[in-house]
Amino acid sequence: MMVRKSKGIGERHQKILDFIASYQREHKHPPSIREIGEHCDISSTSVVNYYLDQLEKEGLLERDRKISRGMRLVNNSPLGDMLRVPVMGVIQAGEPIPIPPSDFNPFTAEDTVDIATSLMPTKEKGKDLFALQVQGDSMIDAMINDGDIVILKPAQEVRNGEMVAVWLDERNETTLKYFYKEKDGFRLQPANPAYKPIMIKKTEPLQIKGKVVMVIRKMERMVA
Amino acid sequence: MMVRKSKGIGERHQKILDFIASYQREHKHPPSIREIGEHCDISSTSVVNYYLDQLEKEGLLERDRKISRGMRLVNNSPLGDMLRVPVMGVIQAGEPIPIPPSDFNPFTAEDTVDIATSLMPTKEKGKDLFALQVQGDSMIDAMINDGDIVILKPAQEVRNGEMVAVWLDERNETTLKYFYKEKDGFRLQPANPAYKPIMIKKTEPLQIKGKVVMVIRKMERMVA
DNA sequence: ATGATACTCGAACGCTTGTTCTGTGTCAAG
DNA sequence: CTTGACACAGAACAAGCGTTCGAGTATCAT
Repeated sequence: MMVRKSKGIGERHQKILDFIASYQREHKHPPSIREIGEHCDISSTSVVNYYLDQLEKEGLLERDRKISRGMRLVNNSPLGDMLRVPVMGVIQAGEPIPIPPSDFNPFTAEDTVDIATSLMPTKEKGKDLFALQVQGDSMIDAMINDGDIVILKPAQEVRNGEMVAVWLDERNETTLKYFYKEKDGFRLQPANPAYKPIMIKKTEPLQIKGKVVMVIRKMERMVA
Repeated sequence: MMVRKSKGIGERHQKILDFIASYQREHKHPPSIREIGEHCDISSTSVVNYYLDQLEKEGLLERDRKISRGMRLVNNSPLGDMLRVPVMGVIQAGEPIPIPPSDFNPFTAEDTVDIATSLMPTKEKGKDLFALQVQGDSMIDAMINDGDIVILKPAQEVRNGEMVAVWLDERNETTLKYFYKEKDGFRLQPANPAYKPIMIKKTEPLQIKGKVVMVIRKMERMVA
């Protein structure tokens, strides 16, 4: 007989994990203990429970005891753990950024992007995130291309070095720049060193619309 | 009493849909009929079942009868429809690209990224996608920064204008360039017009490792 | 040999949960 | 007013499902 002697994960553990993932993907809900047993050639529910307990101790699984099908994979992100971020519109030099209404429901929005929470940087899992599609090449000095999707977080506090979407009154446009606080105001630094920074005096109004937490670029289209 | 007279979706239907989505996001499994009733102020399980039936007829919900918590939203993409792409390593000038072994299991990989299928460009839903983390600034002329994650598709055929990962024998390095077929060979065009293209003669060997279908940049880190 | 450990089975128990049936009040059409 | 569709409530039933317990087998160290 095959023996494991409690050293880590065995073949049967893996088979169960794979089945749970597969079942969850197909049915959108976890399997029952008995279903796991059937598909993994385990005749007794207690044995499945036995393995499930071990997987839970290994930290690979979470269980809601007493709840039917109350299990979930916790490995990395068990599929299904993603944020629906509304695409509020386009960001373009000379145009203001549209602001999401308070009653906005991302689930009924026509334009949304789904972002896996595992990809979100510093646990920006707040629901107030929003996305903008970049239009034009005006942000090319910030390594952001035409058509890119930027995920933004409404700015409450901005730290030095973060990329922010700002409304520049003097230029009458919205752009993405790196933000730095200086002694006599603020410095908005393009990512490309070849471009000069924009200095904002303390007296001038500075509207920070949000800070960029992620950039997504799809490469399907042609390039001239 | 509030009456609806069977015209589409009512307030209570919406409340139930929202609760299911919310519950699913939090618990990773659907709620029970009784749980729906409690959180939607419905005292009878039969009434919940009554609404669930209607939602199913509207095509907004699917149900596995007789199965506990056997329901799923079918709206757009009810959370959970994403691809797990293995991160094979880093791409770096002077280093070869690691190739995924055939028995590679993305579910047990230590390093993966989850991409919503709704974000994938031209239905590149093949499971042979892989990801690389860019190291260094060598690809900065392709608008790809240090730390970016590029999603690649193994190249079988490459069309003009697509960005590909190529191994340059003469330079002994791997880079990302736009690909063009010319009369006497191939032209590898940097995204930045300030840089000159690299011409490859037909006689020279050209190893295309894959073409880029997506770029993801997290913005958590500081910038000098 | 002997005990400990790992693993497996089967069955019974009891809570969870979906289903169904009866009944009530409202409202519009006939 | 009667009728019927509609929106509910409550209770009871049956199946689904997690849990627990007793017992059996194989491997290994002592």
